Amino acid sequence: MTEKQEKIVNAALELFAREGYKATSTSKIAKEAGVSEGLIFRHYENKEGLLEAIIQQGEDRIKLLFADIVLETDPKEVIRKTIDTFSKVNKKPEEADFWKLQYKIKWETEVYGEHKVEPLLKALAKAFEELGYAQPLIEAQLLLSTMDGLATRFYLQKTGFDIEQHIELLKKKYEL
Amino acid sequence: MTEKQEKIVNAALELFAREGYKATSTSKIAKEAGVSEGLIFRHYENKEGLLEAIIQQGEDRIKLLFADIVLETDPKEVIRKTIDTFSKVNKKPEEADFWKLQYKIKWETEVYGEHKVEPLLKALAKAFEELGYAQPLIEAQLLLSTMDGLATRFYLQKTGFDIEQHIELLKKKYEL
DNA sequence: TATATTTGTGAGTGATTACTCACATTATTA
DNA sequence: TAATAATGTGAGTAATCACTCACAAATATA
Repeated sequence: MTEKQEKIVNAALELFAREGYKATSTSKIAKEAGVSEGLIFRHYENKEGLLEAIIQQGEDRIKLLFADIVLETDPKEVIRKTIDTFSKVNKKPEEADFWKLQYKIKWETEVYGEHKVEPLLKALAKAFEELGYAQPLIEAQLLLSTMDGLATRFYLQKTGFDIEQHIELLKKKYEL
Repeated sequence: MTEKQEKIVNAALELFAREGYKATSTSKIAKEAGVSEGLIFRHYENKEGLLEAIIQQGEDRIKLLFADIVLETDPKEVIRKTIDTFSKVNKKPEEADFWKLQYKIKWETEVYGEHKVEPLLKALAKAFEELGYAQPLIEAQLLLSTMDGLATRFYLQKTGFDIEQHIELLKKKYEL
């Protein structure tokens, strides 16, 4: 990736996250990145190609984030690390754009991208099973859904939504 | 509302829910509704005005849906009815567009619309308090977030996501 | 029935869109 | 150093955008 290519990706990420994919024009991206509009199409086939590159980056990042969780053997640690990773990630304001975009894209493209969390889901289900939960897979899906829902509120509710208390309550429920 | 005005609103609702607000042109709406494009702007000041009218409709509908829950006195019934109402609503395929749009708009406009669920939240918090839960408000928010998250998966996950099992599990957790 | 008001049409508007292309500059290789 | 390739520019393009407006039809009111 050249220097200007990175500027394009960063500008696009920020604008897509803030205004949405469709609402962000390639000319706006070029201006924000400080490059000519044509350069975008030299590096990416079209606007959608740029989005896909950003999505791919996101996928790699998510995989990396979950890498050590899926290797964890202690079931309670799997659940605790899942919740903590989620909590930690949302507290980094410099990464807010990135994560907001992940959620925003889901609704704009109508692709949930289940495969991205598949390994984590499997690890969680196994953990719940070992802990004797009756329906480990449903239990795992419910936990991921809850975190999805918390993130929705966190990113969209203007008035400071303190996620910390919810995290603590969640942990209590799983006896962590 | 004239007959053609209703056709406009219905077409817009369907297209906004399917393609998104920004991605839906007024000409597409007019064609889908079988009216002239100019008529849209006779009835609504602009495209955004049409969206707001649809959102307002949604708000009325949500209020109606929760009306009897907030009047309920038995705390367990409040929680049970909240979960059941949510479950029932998502099972009606003819209303899928409507609810999908509610979620989609949240992310496209970045307005969570907390005031819409405020009465329900208050009722839930009161119910949890009466049942002796330590943090009734957080508990109520967590339940609503979980349902938000389940809806996200339900509407975006192509491969039949069976929400019923999650609903049952949720009920068990609240001893309903 | 005569008049006024509302509802509806569709061609036309300037602005913006994603994308192209001929050309210029910089970096790499022989 | 000379040639080749990669990177970058910005004016230009057809298509589409939200929106306007002069006018016609239908409806309500007197």
